Amino acid sequence: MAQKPSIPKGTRDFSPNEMARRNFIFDTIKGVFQLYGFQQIETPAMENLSTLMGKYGEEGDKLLFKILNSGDYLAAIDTNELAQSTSTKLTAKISEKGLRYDLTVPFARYVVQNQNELVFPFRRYQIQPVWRADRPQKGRYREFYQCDVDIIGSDSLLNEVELIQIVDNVYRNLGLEVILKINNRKILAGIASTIGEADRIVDITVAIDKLDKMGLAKVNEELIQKGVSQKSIEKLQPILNLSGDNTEKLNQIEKVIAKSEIGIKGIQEMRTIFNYLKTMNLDSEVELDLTLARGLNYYTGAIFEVKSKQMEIGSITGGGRYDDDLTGIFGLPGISGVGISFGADRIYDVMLNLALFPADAISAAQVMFVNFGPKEETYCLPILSILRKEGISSEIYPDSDKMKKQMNYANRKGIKFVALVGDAEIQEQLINLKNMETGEQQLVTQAELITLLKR
RNA sequence: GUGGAUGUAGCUCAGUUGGUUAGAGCACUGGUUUGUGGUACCAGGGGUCGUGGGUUCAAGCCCCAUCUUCCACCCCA
Repeated sequence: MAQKPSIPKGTRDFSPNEMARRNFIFDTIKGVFQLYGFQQIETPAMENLSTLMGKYGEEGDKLLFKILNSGDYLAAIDTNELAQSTSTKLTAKISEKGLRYDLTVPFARYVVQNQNELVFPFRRYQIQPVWRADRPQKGRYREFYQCDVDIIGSDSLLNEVELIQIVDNVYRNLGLEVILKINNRKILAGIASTIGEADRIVDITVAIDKLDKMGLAKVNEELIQKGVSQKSIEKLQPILNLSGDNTEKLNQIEKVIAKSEIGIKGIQEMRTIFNYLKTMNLDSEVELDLTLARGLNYYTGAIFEVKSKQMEIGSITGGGRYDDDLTGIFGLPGISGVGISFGADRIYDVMLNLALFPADAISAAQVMFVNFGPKEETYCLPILSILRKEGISSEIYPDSDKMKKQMNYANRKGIKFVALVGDAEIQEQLINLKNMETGEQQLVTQAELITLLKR
């Protein structure tokens, strides 16, 4: 019995046309990464759960796809245990591998494992799918690609600046208008300690992150719910109401958090970054956004987020500075890194929505030879070889079907030219070349065919 | 994980207060046209109505469960 085929929730197939467009994005991003001297690595789709767990916060652990152990994964568990165990306890026993959730944590693991072979500061990029057991919705998939660039083994803020330039460069090449928001975890820590809630930094930042989405009143409401005191919330208000350009905002916040050593350090970092940026001619707007928080636990310094100015879809790129926490967990402390991740699937959605893909981002052959029969086939095949040697993508229809069917095939695939070589053409040593867009036909020699198709 | 919508042909969707053999457009196959596609006309194939129960003389339509997709929340690329 034939069952209706389907694919898992939140996953997608990509058709030839979609792949051509996706590759346009990947190639653009890859080109920029290489231009800035980054080298590519790949890591396995699955990691040990011990590598993954606890790196993304409580929420992240829930969103990890876990892989059942091979063989009889229940053999070692007795029935009593099974009956009493919670599912969390049980998964630890029956699953020791999981699909990667992002590329940064596997990268940190890779760096620690290969520390003696790598040349630091290590600049790597990585373009691979990641998986999250999230509930899919607009712009959110369970399998999606991240394009990561990281520099690890250097504290220099020049690295942050490089990443900002990369963002600017990528989006310029893609033709997208974006706004790059930047903030600093140290400033957020400074704010939290200034208002007397140093240990609630996560709750506070998650709440104020929603400022532009829900408004001030709702943010305050959430803070109260999380148990932040009324007094602290009052102290927070001026911070949420900051205005002006980046320099003005920094000056204002500096006064508020002057007593926090870590906060001041964050402000200095931001000033340094903005000073570097002044000398550069960026297309994208770079905005200091003190409400930007980002959920991932491991960020310690600058944090970035990029949003499309042309479409509402959440962030299309994000990242930040992580200090020794990340590699430290794997046994290599004292190494700082900074990186960002481009969300290829969301970029695709934006570009499709705005019809920004170049017309030639399709993958069909440039010319198709109609198949008139065995004799004509034999005559066409050497011509086909020559075209291919010249780098002209070409194909011959495999069966001598009706013309209508063959023409229809070329038309539907978006093949620009059809070559008709039958008895008459063979006699004259010519090729009848038809332009499928204009309908025009002309008889040409082999040499002419090549020059025509090469342009 | 929470809430809301959805599911009928390969695709997009009609389908009356529950009532015979469930329809359309597009796509597909063949023909008008044996060397000319994208436009036109004619004909044809294709559906156990997401799945499993239930109510009823009778269910695509009503009830319950389950799954899918979509939207919002949480969180995130």
